[in-house]
Amino acid sequence: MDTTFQKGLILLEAMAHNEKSSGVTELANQLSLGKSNVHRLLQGLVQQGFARKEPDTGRYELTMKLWALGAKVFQRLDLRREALPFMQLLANETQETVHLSILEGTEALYIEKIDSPQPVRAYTTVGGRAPASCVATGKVLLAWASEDTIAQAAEKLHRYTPHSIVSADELHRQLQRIRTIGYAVNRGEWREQVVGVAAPLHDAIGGVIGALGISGPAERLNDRSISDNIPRLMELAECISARLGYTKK
Amino acid sequence: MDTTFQKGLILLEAMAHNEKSSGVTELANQLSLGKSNVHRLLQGLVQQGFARKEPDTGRYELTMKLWALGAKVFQRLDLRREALPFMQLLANETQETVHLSILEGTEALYIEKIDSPQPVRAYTTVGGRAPASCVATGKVLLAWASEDTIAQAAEKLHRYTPHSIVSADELHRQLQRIRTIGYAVNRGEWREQVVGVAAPLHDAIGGVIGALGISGPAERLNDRSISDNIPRLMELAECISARLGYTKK
DNA sequence: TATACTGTTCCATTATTTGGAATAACATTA
DNA sequence: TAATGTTATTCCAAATAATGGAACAGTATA
Repeated sequence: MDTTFQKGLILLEAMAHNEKSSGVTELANQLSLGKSNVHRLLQGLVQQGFARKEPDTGRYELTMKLWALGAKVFQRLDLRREALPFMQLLANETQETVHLSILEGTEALYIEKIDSPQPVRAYTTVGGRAPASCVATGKVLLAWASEDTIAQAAEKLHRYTPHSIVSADELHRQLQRIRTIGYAVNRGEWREQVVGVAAPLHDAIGGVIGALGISGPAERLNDRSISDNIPRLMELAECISARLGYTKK
Repeated sequence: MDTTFQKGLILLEAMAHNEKSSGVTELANQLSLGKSNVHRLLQGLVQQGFARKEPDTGRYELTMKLWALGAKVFQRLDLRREALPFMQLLANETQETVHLSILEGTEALYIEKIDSPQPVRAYTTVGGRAPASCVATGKVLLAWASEDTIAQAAEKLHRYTPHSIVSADELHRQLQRIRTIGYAVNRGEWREQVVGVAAPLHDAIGGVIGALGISGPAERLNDRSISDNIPRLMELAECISARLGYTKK
């Protein structure tokens, strides 16, 4: 069913992930497709302005069209615009890296961040993803997600580090607790030395549409330091929710 | 030749441009395609994670995947990172909107901007485009582009406003002058009431890879005000070029 | 209840993709 | 300069997948 289109999309994705420009045979091997097949797909991308052929090397690279379209989609989110000033505040006060995430499938998608000024920083990039069950913002998003989504996440648990949640029971227990206390903590469950805390962001209808979090190296963000930061984190998260039209019940 | 793929890409683009979610028939009419055709393409987008079906309305909307992939492509550009602090400076000093553009085809693509704090502002969005021959940053980019690109732009001249360049001769004459004086001016050639000035940004090899510009309403940015701002604009543009490894010959 | 929209499925016809092999265009090396 | 190992690109008959009209289903509207 429309296999050509799907192959093309997979090609597009592969090119976006490859660091530099891509050769035809290179892509063909990478995706286990025929050379002529890849070549024809590339012609399509070029004709539609998504890729261009480097005149010197004969290799292909993506243009900024993909980015421009992505930016269009992105613009529809007021979330980022409203959150940014408060993220700045939080960053200044905590001196740690601040993240803004939304849920996509069972992954937390980082849609904005402000890097810590300190030398040892987090590792994420805007546009990057992490399994929702393994990071603080992700757990918050999951805690208020549909039963269905939670079930999906529970099926994909994996021991990324010794601290990762690997049992569905444990996941459900933690999510329940997060709903009660209103925030989530991650202690090295995704990257061993990275710790984070996050709080939910509500929209006008009350649903959780995003999560605000801070994260940093385990040495700096110990239990004490986490506790110290939680009140302010939650306060600012509530400010953002308020700007999005949320009125606490 | 791979028509399915091309239709799919066109569909993707249409969905990105539509402000909100899109219905099947709506898209079918918009693109003059059959309903079943569009429906099947949408299935492909959904399967690859580029779109999702709204459970309540049955309509389709793009996910953030497009944006995430775009962000990947975008990250490869150091230009934006290096330019940003200088753009901030320029914005503070001039109190006008500051743009950073690159050339894509014969269009200027805005990859960053800082809005003027003044009530009457420019109209552009990051990710947006304008015909290169009609805006200041675009003219700069065109002035140092290949003969080929200039020729392409010369073929697409169009009277967007009474001040737009419409003759190839006039375009060549202006580009020649821009190469001489080192900056470009646009007086209402794209949007009637909007005026701009721009200067080139060079990379380590010396090629022009971007343009830095300021723009604002014609009433504020009169001839006098433009002249006043040019020295500082060029100075900061040179600072950025320097950070990119450019050493003035 | 009837009407007019949606999105979705079906399927024989038709047009397209496919992939291996030949070719062309380069670099790199002898 | 010639030979060699790379690329990207073109070709074409066989195989397959896309097409689009019509029927269906679900939902809001009059």
